[in-house]
Amino acid sequence: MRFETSTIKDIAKALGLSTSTVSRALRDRYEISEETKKLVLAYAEKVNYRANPIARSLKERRSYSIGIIVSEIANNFFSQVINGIESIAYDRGYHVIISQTHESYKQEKLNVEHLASRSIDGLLIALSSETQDINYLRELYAKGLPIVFFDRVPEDFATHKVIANNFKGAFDATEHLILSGKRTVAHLTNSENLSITRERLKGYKAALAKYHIEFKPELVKYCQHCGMHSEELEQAVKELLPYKPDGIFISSDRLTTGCIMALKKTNPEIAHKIAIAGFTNSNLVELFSPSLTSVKQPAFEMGQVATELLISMIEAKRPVTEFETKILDTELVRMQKILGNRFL
Amino acid sequence: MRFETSTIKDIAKALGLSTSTVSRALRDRYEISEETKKLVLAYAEKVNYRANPIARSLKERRSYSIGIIVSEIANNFFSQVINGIESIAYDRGYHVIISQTHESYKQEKLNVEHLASRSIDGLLIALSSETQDINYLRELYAKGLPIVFFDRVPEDFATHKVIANNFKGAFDATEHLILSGKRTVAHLTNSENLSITRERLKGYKAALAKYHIEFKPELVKYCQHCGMHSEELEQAVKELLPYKPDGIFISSDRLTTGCIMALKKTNPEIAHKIAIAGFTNSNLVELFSPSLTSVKQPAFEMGQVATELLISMIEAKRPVTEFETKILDTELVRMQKILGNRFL
DNA sequence: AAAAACTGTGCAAACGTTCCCAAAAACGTT
DNA sequence: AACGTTTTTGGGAACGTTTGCACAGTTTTT
Repeated sequence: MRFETSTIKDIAKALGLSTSTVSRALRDRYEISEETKKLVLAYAEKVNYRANPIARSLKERRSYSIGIIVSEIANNFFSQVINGIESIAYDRGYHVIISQTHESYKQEKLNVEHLASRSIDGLLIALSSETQDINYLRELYAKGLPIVFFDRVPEDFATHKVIANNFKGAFDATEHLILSGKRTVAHLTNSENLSITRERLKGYKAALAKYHIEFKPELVKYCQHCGMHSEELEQAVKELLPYKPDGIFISSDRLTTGCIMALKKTNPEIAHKIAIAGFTNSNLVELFSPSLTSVKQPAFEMGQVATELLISMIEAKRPVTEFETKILDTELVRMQKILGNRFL
Repeated sequence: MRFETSTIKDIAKALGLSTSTVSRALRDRYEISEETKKLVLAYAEKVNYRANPIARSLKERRSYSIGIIVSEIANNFFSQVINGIESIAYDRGYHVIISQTHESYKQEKLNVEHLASRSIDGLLIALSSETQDINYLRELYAKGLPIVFFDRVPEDFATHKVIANNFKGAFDATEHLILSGKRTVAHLTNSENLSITRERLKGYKAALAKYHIEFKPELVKYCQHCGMHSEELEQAVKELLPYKPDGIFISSDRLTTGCIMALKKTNPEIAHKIAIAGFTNSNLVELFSPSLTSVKQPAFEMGQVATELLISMIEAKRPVTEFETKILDTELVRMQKILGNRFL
């Protein structure tokens, strides 16, 4: 059961021209008479000709497709990034292939290699929380695959990167908690492997320092699985409670929602007494109970910027050697501004 | 800047064989001596040979890719369906290309045609709420493109379909509201174009009938944009309130969350007095305030089943003429079971 | 009026596969 | 040793494009 369309050959035959002439007319390049061009275009329109992208790809040795690696599409931050990526990619004639790691290094490597073997023209990637060894990416990069990192980026990889201002976002959230009177502000965060974890920790520390609050390591809990394993998260929350935090700054989308759930499940009586400020791009945050202050990342824009950088690398005539790290500002959405808190 | 790999030709040259022999050894088909095969495989392994999928696609006239059309990936129901699709597709050697309609017919048509021109081997689609004319799909189908519908399906299109038991889900949710003492149960739903809207309305009516409650058309409100336009949704909620509903059965994920938001925004004083039961696959439902009873669809499984059906069509030797409509059961997750309601 | 330059077109190769067909090699039978 | 049969291999076309090169026809230059 196959699906047939007309080809350049069919058009050439029907019009008594050569395939090269037809190709030229269609691509609108090289010298060709206005007349023939019109003739060809009219006929192509009539038979609803669609160039076969596979043949084109084979000839041009590129696929006009971009690979995307994220941990989870069922995560608002990443789905917004993907929307940003698509908005640029489709305009520029690329389509995207999305792969999920579910925070597994093994899965990430498998997916990247699968995409590379599918001859993608470039890769946009946010590393999984497990990832420590990125040599497989270096190899692909060395072979000529353009790569742009976003959100979770490695430190020592010379290519374009796009991140949020994690330091400032963390600082703002922590400061907000302090300014609303909290003195024991804990920090719940992701795997130490991740760049975002380190940067956000710095922001947290800086805010404490500004208000002369001592930094206590025992108030910082890491979740290796980024909230994918609820037991791990519950354990972390449980370990935090004996220190009686009155505020928690949480470092990621999934941890933020997961932590509120864990609190409600294990310690409902204190859940609404602890103020929470966390990174999250969930658009449902207004419905949450207990409510929280959220740090929103410019996810859509991050996707756009990363895609523009990637396409510039793909289409560069000569190897790119100057790389940028773009840092986008986060936005603090304060609890007070969120509707519905009167219910608490 | 291009990215090079070894080809069958390189292997043939290096080993002093012909490309046909190498191809045969690699594909493990046709007669070939054990010895040569081993030799070729060992060498291929050594140089890390990866068949060029584009060349293969051109030759075999298929791309090993499946197109997916959904309204929004930032919707838990759809992202779970996509996970189900991927779980099967990757196992069977296909990759997937995801497109979003954002509930626009124009966008849907554009995306489908773009995918078709990218030579996908088959299409999995949940129609947009605006879609009324599916002739463009009929044309593609007639040309030989296998199509399987899921969730939002057309009535008069002879192909495989996979849906949830919308009637029963709606019945259960409405019955639940009635059994918890509600007597004025309104119904907030999607565009009338959608199959799911009609089926869920029937379930709602059946539950009312069972308990001898009169059906009142004014208690049913349709949202053409499925909650994508918050003004429309707010307007619908506003129009419902004068009838003093004590319960609302809501027909979709986005409407459910949107309605709670609208209630909290416009009528906070009554928001928590109205019981809500709605279709939603959000995993954050436990955090919501006011809380709600939810009808969960087996989204992951729906994706799996749809993909299996699609691949069976793609790989069928002869045109398929017997079609199935698979109906999967929903699950009612009652408010009482949800943690955290003690906060209300 | 011849030479030079330009314009429009066609031929054919190439991209990396798969697979039909034929040729060659290996083996068995008389 | 000659033949037939089977197994293994190679040649080459095809998938649908793009594009360098050559060539014919036209226009411009000298």
